[in-house]
Amino acid sequence: MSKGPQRIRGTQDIWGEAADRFQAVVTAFERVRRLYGFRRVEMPVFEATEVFARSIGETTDIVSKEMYSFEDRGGDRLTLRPEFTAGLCRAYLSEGWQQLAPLKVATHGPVFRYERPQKGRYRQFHQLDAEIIGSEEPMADVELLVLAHQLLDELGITEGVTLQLNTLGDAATREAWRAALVTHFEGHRRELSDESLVRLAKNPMRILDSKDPRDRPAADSAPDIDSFLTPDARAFFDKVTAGLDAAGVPWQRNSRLVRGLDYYRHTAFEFVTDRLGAQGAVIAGGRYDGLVEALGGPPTPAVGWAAGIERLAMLTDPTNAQAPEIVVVPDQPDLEPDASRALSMLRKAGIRADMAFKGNAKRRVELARKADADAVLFIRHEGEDAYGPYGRLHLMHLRGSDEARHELSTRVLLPLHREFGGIRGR
RNA sequence: GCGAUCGUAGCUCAGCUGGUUAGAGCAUCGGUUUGUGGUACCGAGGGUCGCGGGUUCAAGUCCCGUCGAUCGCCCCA
Repeated sequence: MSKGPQRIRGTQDIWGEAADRFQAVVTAFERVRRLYGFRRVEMPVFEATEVFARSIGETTDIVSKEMYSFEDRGGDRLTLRPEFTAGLCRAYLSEGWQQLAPLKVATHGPVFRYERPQKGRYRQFHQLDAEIIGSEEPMADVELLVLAHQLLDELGITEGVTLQLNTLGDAATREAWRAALVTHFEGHRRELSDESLVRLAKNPMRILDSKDPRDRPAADSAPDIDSFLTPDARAFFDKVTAGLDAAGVPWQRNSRLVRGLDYYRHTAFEFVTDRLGAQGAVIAGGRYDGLVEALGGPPTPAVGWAAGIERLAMLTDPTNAQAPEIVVVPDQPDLEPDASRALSMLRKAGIRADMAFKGNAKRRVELARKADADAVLFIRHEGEDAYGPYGRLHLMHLRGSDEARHELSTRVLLPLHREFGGIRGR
């Protein structure tokens, strides 16, 4: 073990292929959000603690234990963003974005949560985020879900990922359902786990998605929200599902899918996989009509989702590493400047080319093979051998079909032949 | 906050029931050999066996603590 500074718990140094996958996720997201007309926004990494505390609820464990909060030199209480939504709502209010409603925005970047790391869960991780603020229409929910589905499709990971959908109803629905759940679980007190007894007092809906097998009978027999839905809430959910069907997005009703916080209304959804250990959700979101109000703004309907970039990246196939097409090797040390010149010309011509910083020709060829290059371009002095005189370039192909080799030779020769003459390869 | 498992060279790991100077592969560096050339050969550097106690004639190996990692629980914005 080397001493010296170590990586902070829950942070990651993303490198090489994993970094390529990460970037592929971001690139796909940027492409798709443009297709759907979501404006790009860049948000601060920290906000006044109040922004998150008020939106999430002052008393919850989240605020008291799971945020990176600190006091700056001026004595202000600040918090590293644990999500994008609250900050976006703050900007919606403080920057006059209300005039832009309905506002479709997308962003991505690091977020911070002070939690125990486990598979697919870090203290600094990265999210994609898409929100529609200021629309109460179910079509807004549909648009976000279709966007999410197209993103997964473009990443090639719709296989094994299912959209689970539920409704939490409007305020009246939610109230009635919650009361019915409390009554139900009170009647099954002695079957519940200790943890669920705590949930019963603090957050009874959470018993529904408990993983503890002891809770399942009571949770599975609990009343569904459906019989409590007001006509409006029912109509809203029907429009969402009809919109998904029309767009060809497959979904599954999960009547046990709930949200921890009170500001959620109507639509709740998660795109879920079983390939990421205990952390199954890759995209999660819903309608949060109560949030802007909690921040002190006017009642404002809004819906959105966030996705973990690392988790999505873990599901994608390895991207082909961009191995160099050409590795340039000077045959003799005095040819180094010529090799540098050729290298630069190849790169300007758009060819992925590389060259070792040092080493003899043999060593460099070994490195070229390890780098999985398509071909090695030797730079040498003019000379003559048993086959006759030869020029300054020699291209040695390491892979590829005859056609591919020929095509590469042509592309390499084009930018070089004026200065270096022709290629004689074998 | 809780639990399980793990912690030996830069990386991946061997080290049997505790027994002499702690090993391999890869990587790094040096050299040999070879026809413009792949995986060949020789050699070198690099480890207070996470850290701290304890048991023992003797601990990488057993016990306790501590720190860290992984996975899970809680929580999940």
